[in-house]
Amino acid sequence: MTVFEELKARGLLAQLTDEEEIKELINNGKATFYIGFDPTADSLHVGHFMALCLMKRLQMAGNKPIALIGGGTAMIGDPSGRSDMRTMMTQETIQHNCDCFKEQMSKFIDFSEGKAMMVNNADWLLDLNYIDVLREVGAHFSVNRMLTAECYKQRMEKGLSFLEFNYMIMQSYDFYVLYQKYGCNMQFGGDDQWSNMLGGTELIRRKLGKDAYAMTITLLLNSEGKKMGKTQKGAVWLDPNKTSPFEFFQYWRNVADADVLKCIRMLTFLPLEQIDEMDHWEGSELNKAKEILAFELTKLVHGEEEAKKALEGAKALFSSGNAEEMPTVVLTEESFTEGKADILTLLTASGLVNSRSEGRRAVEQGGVAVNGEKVTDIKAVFQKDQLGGEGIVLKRGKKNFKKIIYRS
RNA sequence: GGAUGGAUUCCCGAGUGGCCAAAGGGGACAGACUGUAAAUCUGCUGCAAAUUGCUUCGGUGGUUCGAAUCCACCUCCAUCCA
Repeated sequence: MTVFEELKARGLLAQLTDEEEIKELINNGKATFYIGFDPTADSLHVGHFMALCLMKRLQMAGNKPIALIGGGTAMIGDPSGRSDMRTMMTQETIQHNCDCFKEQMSKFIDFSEGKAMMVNNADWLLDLNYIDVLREVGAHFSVNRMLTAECYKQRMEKGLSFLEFNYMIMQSYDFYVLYQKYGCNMQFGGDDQWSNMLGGTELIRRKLGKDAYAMTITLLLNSEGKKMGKTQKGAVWLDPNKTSPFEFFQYWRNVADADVLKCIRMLTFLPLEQIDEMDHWEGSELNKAKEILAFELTKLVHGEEEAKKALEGAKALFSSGNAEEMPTVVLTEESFTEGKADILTLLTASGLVNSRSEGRRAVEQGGVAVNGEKVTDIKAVFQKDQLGGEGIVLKRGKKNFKKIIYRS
């Protein structure tokens, strides 16, 4: 099976400028392609992960990837698909984020000599001269056409600043620069990037009379049409300090039935035959598929050892309510008054609730348990020595567990 | 620069002097049912020493016994005109 067929079978391909030509190039390892990552946070997330996997797949087929970090474009902020302007980031923050991105990416992609490259568009965007850009690049863009682009649709109602309007032009310019510098003839990206990417192919055609290609990967949406990899608390990060391997595992363990197979297909490297097999699974059997999904992904992102720990931990926790591997909170003297701490203090100190009021509600609604026993009294008190040794397992709701230990 | 409309809690959105911690919906959270899923039903959704107290309706000042609500100035946003 060729790379192209595989990508297609996994449902990764969304839009392509020229299917035949792209197929030809990537199947024969003749593509030098780039994917841009704007450093808008200090860690990569699931969306980036898909792009990195695509890079990896194509690299394995002999193509040469360029990972572009958007140190320059992050100064502008991509308005695509957003209803509000992004908060502007300081140069220091962007630089910090760039460094974090670099480090994380190196874990997934082999950047050794000749295999792949990493560049930062700050290197050429920051020193541009305004008038030159307007004459050289701006002259090739039609405002009328840009305004009809899908990515600005949402912003036509709420307003679009001139700053953000220029994002497409900067991204197009990136492609143009990479084409000339490194012979980069393709750009890949998320489907929300389509208009921005077309800007680049067009600029190259107009300026150089050459063909370049663009291809987008399907955005990972759940059955409700929302982007996956987002929780109430924010994104699911790849950085273990921001999203622990256990939390990461649990996120995928809990996806909806309707989404499991799609996720396995798009995100894991499991052979397609094996996935097709699972496609017939129904009902509670799908639970097994979720476990596979969660394990495979945790393995890819955090390594096999962490994945095993998360799997074992989750199994133990959900069957017996106890486990070795569990997020643990160590309490200090401050949490106690006269050697005692009440249930609300334990809940807030463990981070299971955000305020004592919230904790009170949780207890009143029967959502709190200690060592498997429901706590119904908001005044329940625990002695220091109850929390020594193994400590206690505090549970809020069905899926939130913390081990609480006191150490003097 | 001018005219008009607007800013309310996580989001949408009602409220135009006391009955307002603020209707309704969405989301989130918790309970029941389940399979760590979905759907459904119920509860809940500012903070706290909790039948009470405190802080909140873009910002600052003012009027008033009392302001999300009235007045002044300011900031930001949208639409139309230039």
